[in-house]
Amino acid sequence: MSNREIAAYFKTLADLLEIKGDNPFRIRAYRNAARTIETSGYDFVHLVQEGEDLSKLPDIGERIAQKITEIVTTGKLGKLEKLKKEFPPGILDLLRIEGIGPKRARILYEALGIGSLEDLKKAAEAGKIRELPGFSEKLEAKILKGVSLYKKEGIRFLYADAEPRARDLEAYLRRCDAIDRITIAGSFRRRKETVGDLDILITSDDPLGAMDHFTAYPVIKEIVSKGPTRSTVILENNLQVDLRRVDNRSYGAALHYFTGSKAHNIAIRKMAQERGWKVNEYGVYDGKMLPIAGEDEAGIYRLFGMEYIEPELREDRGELEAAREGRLPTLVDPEEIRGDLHCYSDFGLGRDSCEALVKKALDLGYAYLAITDRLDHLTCAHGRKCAPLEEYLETLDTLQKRYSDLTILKGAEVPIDEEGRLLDGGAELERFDLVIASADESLGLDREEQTRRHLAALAHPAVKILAHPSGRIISRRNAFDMDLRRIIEAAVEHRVLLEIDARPERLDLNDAHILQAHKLGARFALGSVAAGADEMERIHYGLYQARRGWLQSEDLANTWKIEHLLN
DNA sequence: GCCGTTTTCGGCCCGACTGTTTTCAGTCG
Repeated sequence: MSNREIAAYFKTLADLLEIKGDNPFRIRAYRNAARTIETSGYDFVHLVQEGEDLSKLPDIGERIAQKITEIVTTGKLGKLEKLKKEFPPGILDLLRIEGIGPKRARILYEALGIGSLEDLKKAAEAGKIRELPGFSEKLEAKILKGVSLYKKEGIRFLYADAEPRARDLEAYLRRCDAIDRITIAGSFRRRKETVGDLDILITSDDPLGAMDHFTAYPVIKEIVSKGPTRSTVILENNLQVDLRRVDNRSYGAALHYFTGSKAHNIAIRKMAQERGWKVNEYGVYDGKMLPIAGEDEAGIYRLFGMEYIEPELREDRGELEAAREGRLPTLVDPEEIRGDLHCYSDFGLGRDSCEALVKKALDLGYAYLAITDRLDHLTCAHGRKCAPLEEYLETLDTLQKRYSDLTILKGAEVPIDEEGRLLDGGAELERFDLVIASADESLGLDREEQTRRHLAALAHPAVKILAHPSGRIISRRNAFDMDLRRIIEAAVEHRVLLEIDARPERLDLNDAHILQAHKLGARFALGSVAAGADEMERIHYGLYQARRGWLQSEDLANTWKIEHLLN
């Protein structure tokens, strides 16, 4: 069971209790706990099995700790089962409709017995909804529209997919005379692996002109709301964009506020509260509501006696304490990358020749490059007719002689079988400078088998990197069901680097796992896993996640000098 | 239901937009 699945119990519990009209603070407590479970990076199944005291974690107390244990050991939560019986199962879908929150969902259910989107559509079409208290003809029409636009759960965009849209819109806004400063804030600025919407901050002396320009952006599908301070639109690809306008004197506060994360902001506001101050998007105010900070972001942190916190760290995962104590990491910088440690040539899955990859590496200013075609593609494994292994190694040797400015590491990615053996196809692994073990198949193994398989592979003396360790593909495939903590510990013991696979749909390990693995003493290796020279540049997506995982250059093998790396 | 550098009780982040119940609740971020 994944952390996300455990967290879902608490989210559902919170939603249902909210419809029921339960104590809002208890509801918030469940949501806070869900966030901790999802973002802390601890493996909660592992914690429960080891009998760890969960209530030490933030926002998890005695009662929620018990509930987590119940979920992990029985797969059920009694309180939730009971609550579910009080409502039709489809009622939670109503909350996903724009304009319907818990209060209106409850009214719809109690007055008209509406318990699904189907019911909702029929009632709206029959004109029954406009009669209800708190509803109107206009809202009824909005709801009907909302049903047809029903968004499936949690549509989020891969960072890499949102990036070009964001840059295009930013360029469009820059062409407007009424707009002065522009920053794309939100999870985009924090470089989160997926972004739910874009939050764009501007300054302007002509707010209406600025908003008019914004809502005239050609690829807008719908204008959700429009005001002098905030406007919201939906683009044709369903990406939501919020534009916020503030005065220059509030820019820092607004930037901080709209960069988030929500949890980070709440933590800051609580700190303000303790001092009798108040924080909002316009500034920090003292007890007399006089502004004491807000023009620039760093000034806000300074006011609280903290170092500046990089956006990637703002998740309330300990960064505020670290900033107060002056022990924030110096995050690894793109300039520090000296090489790529995972890519494919046309000997295997790649499109480009080894030489094309070498030239690209030189273009990128690298000192080394590991070309790591899959060994089963280089040998006769899987009934392939050719065995280009010798040619592969010779090619790399020849290239090395021709390009002396770049150290070429002769690499191989070797699949792990169900028992944890390396499928080396009979090749001698000593002939390679770098062996990457990867578990791509056998997703169906149970937790113990999957864990054992990985532990066996990590114990193999030739293995230096464990590829995409969790195995997840964002919004397509869950992580392996395995005890990741034990695997991390084994990697530390055997001095195996944990990969950060930079493919935008992988980003594996993810930020939370990186953070936890780092605490356990792990070291990491970035790989673009490029199948062509053009894809080598995407290594920066992996670097962003490394930064979100608090990594410094010493933690990331790609920043090491070649002598250190080889050692 | 969580939490505590006064507190084990009594708090719990803050504001914009919408629609209209013409003074604010509901929703949303």
